[in-house]
Amino acid sequence: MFAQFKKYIQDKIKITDEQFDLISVELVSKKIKKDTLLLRQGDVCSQVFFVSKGLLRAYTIDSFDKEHIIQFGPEDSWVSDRNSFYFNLPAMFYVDAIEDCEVVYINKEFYEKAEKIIPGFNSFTVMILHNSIRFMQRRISLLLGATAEQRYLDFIELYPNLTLRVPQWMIASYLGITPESLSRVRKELATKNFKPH
Amino acid sequence: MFAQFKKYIQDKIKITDEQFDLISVELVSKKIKKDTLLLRQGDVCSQVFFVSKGLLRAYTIDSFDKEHIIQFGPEDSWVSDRNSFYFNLPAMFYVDAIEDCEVVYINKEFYEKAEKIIPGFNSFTVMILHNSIRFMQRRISLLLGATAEQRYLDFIELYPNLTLRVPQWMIASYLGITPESLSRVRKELATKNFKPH
DNA sequence: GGTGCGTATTGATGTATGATAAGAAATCAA
DNA sequence: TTGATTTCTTATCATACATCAATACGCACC
Repeated sequence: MFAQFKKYIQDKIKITDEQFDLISVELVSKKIKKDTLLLRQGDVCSQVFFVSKGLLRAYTIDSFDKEHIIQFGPEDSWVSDRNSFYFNLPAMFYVDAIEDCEVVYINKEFYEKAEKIIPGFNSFTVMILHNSIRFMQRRISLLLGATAEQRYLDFIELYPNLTLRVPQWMIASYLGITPESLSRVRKELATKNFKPH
Repeated sequence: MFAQFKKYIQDKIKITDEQFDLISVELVSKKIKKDTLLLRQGDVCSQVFFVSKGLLRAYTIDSFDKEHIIQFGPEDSWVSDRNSFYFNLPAMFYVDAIEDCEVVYINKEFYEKAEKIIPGFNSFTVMILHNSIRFMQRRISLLLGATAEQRYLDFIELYPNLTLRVPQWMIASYLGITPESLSRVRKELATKNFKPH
């Protein structure tokens, strides 16, 4: 049930099977149908999602009712509004499923228990947070300084397999441009003889 | 020497004076002249900077040689390329001083020692990281979905006192627009009878 | 096989912001 | 105080991307 999660975590930190059994009591794994909403903007986000199968997305809706995708969450990734989760504040994001998923719901009790039982678990958390920071740093840099084309190329590099799994209008939303613009960027690249694969 | 830093940290976490003395051995406080470079893009960032006085900035330079300000660091704030610091990777950012500063240089040994000596210090680190994530989340949302004017208003709200301390071209750089555009935005707002203070 | 609905493309046109340039204002240095 | 340098404003023109609209494509569903 938590096989994928267990594998992921044991790959990064030393945890015995017994320790894992102890903390996994707090975990819930759910099968999520495509299009299911897991978190609503304004609600307090009371768990972190680990995607063991499928694809989640986190997005905002702005004052013009437009969606903006903050993050894609394919297999082995973490999705959450961490600010909301940690500080118990209203979430800025929606989270829903782009594909049928298997998602591990991780609550605060899990973290507390894990920190008690497993030496160095806190360091693991710190590492995960730094990973998240890395992605956000890069995103901000690109949004400030790169053209739509550069951002698209970066996206392909970062998520090579997602370009096939995700509809283009969502990629456009992630890049901060319209689907029409993305279509033009792709056409441009095609004439330059660029091949994504 | 570390009075400001000590005050800041004791305000957030229980640390005795004795404990602080023990860990402060690893700290260095420096007076930094305006315009001094503290971190260069491409170098590995080997410390986190705590600003006890003055104002730092972190910025990138893009492929067109343009600067983009990632973060302002006024008193009581943390400035670093955390990705570089944590993973020992080349830094994406430059960091320099906008004003004469007093800066506490915090290295990895400090963190290691503090984690050993002070129970819960790791939680403090996690809190600081979440703060950083909050700012970045907000930044990304705004860059994706808000107009230059909206972003400027948000900036004023977030850093009310910085609007006076920082030259406008830097604010423009932070917002991701040109100084000329910011000038226009301000003119627009003035006609709408908006007053920053 | 048709009918619909979401998705992608393409074209015409609009707009926010960028680029360039010049002058005014502020700041700094001698 | 004066001159030099930086910063801010204003104007004109350029451009990347948005908007709107039409069409084509794909795929599910009856």
